[in-house]
Amino acid sequence: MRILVIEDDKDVSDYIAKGLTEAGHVIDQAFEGKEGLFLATTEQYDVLLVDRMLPFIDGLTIIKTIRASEINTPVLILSALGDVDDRVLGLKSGGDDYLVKPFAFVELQARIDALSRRNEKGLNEETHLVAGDLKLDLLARKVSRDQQTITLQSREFRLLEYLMKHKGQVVTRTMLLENVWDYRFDPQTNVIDVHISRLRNKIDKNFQQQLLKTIRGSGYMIDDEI
Amino acid sequence: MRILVIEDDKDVSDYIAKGLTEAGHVIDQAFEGKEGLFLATTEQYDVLLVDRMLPFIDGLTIIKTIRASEINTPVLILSALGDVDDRVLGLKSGGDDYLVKPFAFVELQARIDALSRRNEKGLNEETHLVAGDLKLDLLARKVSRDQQTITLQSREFRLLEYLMKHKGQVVTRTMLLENVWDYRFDPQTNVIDVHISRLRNKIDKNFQQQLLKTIRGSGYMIDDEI
DNA sequence: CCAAAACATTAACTTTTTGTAATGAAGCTA
DNA sequence: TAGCTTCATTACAAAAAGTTAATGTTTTGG
Repeated sequence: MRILVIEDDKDVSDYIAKGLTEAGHVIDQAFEGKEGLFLATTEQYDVLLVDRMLPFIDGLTIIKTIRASEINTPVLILSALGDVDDRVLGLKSGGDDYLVKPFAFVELQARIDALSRRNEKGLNEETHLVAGDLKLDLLARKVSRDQQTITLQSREFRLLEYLMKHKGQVVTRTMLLENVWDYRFDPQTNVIDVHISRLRNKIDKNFQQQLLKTIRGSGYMIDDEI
Repeated sequence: MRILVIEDDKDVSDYIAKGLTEAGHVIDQAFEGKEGLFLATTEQYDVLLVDRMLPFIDGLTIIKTIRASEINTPVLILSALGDVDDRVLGLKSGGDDYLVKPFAFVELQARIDALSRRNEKGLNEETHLVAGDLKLDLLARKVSRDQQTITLQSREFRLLEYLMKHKGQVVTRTMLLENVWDYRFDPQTNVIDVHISRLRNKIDKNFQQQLLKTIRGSGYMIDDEI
């Protein structure tokens, strides 16, 4: 994880940097506000640790500024000012958490983990579906398997999306008719069979592992377990 | 904002509920673990407030359980146990923040805001585009204006998506040809004009404010500023 | 105020996508 | 293993979407 520490007290900063580096993170240090703001806006970090009182630009101003530039990296404020009002002000300025100095290193680490945990989820989980080496990007509407791009028609995409969202579960024909075709009745045709066949041609043909399985008598299933 | 308070001390719970209701939130209360877990998993909340010590199921177990069911609602732990180790344990169990009782109400409110702020971004920002009352859901591929659903063809959708991503900026014909049509040359036709026309019919006709503007001599622009 | 340029609209045409139906293969059961 | 059922594939037809071209409208500068 990439972390930026903006803290003017070199001892404190080094202490934090040392501990976090040992925990496997990559640390950048800024010892005054201007440099911190520059790094925060030009580089890409997973978490920012910001001291409140800094030379030139103070911590809260940095936070407000980066938030105004639509950078939503989680910020953990470090401060000797531990009053309720100070904490509230810090959070209101756009900070995500507030830790009062002196602090225990384990708590710092736990809070960093909590912040980054939150950030990582959300994004990928919502927009990407994966089964084996088959990947589906819901935002870009792109499908790939083992690096290769696959182009699907929109109905094929919806079909695969539904199957992937129910990975490991049997999906019945009725479920497909309702959710992919918006039919509330049985059209008495083999639309599904045809589209499954076309989908197989695109995603499973030419590959070792067959991800789209037929569950005879029930329906179909996307399954990446063996 | 919908908030669930899981807290066995009725006085504390009511105090929180009262304050948050006054702040404009909708509050559900659970006075013991089982009920809390049930509500947290069956209902949809923006933030969960969880007391650590609860009858039947303790707070940390609730958090672990809902996290295991892939519910990523931010959790703020409330607890009388304020040691570093307690706080670290709370955060490691899947909590997002930890507030020690007794606390100041303003701080509770600030922390709730910080948590929900984080959650709303990330998700919405990536998947929703908005201009005035026109909304575009990139994940569901749905468009609506002023409650009404609008159905767009895929090229129309891509066109609008591109325009919305550049809201407030002029988008030239060349940009559109490159990014919506994947043409690297000028097709010498009026494809764009035709699609702009169709798009206007769907998103601007029947509405007061015209969002899709012509910038004569340059291109087009989606703009919601008057 | 007229004409040229830029943009808008409409209708016909082409291509792509989706759905149907017929036929063939594979499982299951008696 | 015969016969039934379920699923797979193919070729074709229908529908939808996208594109072109022709015509109409607005804007702007002389």
